[in-house]
Amino acid sequence: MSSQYTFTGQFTFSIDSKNRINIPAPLRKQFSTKDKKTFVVTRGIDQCAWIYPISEWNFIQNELKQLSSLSKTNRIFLRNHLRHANILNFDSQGRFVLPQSLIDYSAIKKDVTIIGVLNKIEIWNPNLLRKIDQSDEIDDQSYEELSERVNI
Amino acid sequence: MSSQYTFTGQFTFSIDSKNRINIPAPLRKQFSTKDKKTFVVTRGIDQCAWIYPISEWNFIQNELKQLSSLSKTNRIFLRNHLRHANILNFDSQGRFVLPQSLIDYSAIKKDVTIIGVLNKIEIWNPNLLRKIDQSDEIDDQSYEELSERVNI
DNA sequence: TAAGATAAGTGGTTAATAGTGGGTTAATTT
DNA sequence: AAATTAACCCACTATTAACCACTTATCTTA
Repeated sequence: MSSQYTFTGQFTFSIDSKNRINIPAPLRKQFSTKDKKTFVVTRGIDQCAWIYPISEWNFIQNELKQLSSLSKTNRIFLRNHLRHANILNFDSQGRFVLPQSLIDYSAIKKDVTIIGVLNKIEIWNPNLLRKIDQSDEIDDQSYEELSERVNI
Repeated sequence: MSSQYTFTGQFTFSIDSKNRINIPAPLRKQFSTKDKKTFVVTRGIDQCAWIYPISEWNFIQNELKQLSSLSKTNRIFLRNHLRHANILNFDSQGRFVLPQSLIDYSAIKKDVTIIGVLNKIEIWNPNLLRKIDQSDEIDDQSYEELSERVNI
């Protein structure tokens, strides 16, 4: 079953002295009544933070629950993906405080770029995103492979 | 049936002169009314201590009962996993005393890192966890295998 | 198009909670 | 009975989360 969320767009906001970040209204409005104000922030695979609405996260979690901790690979994988996951709520203004560990990981200073990527939201240091933008080209071969799976 | 528990996140606390450790509030809040304040601490497979809410532990115990003691592997496995299991309660402040044998096994000194891993909580010596973090890389082959089972 | 109204983004203050330390009594153990 | 351990209580401090307030932007409607 695919996600109900379709986050898109890019926004540049600032993080305040109390490490609070505002979720852009167009993204915030998508949060379903079920998910209300609850979501999970965690490490992205790239150098950014990922935000999943709680129902999206629960879906991922159910898959992780199938993995037995008797396997070493599973243990490492589970540990490293779960320990950076923080369950949070945003306040009455629509903000949340980004945990210090994720600020460090994402090298966030004063400004943040917030982008919607379908079922998740990414929080970036604007400079890092710009750098990635230039270096992370997709080669022709990879585009060919993608073309067999996605029709746009 | 899968677990009701979804422990996540990482916290750094200290162990006091009476060997008491505080369970972080976000994790403690998840304990169901059924489990109240009762849980099991035991040896982790890695060099840490594992905490299971009592209902989780009972579930695991039922699985262990399926293993025949005619198999040598089973005998060793059962013995090592059961003899270090302590049934404990946390006090009115939400703390518990970590048994000396587990302090030794986990090489815990002053500080502890507590992490949520779905149905269990892990207690680590912060330095050991950091070391594991760097050395326990998951190789590409294992990632490929995981990707067929988990979609994140 | 101008003015009012509504919503969005930002900043700070206060009140509640969480983490830590220690002491006292009750329960076990030897 | 003494000693050790476990449960309970009280207290201090720092952090966090809830609350209030202001400014800027966007939308609506005359």
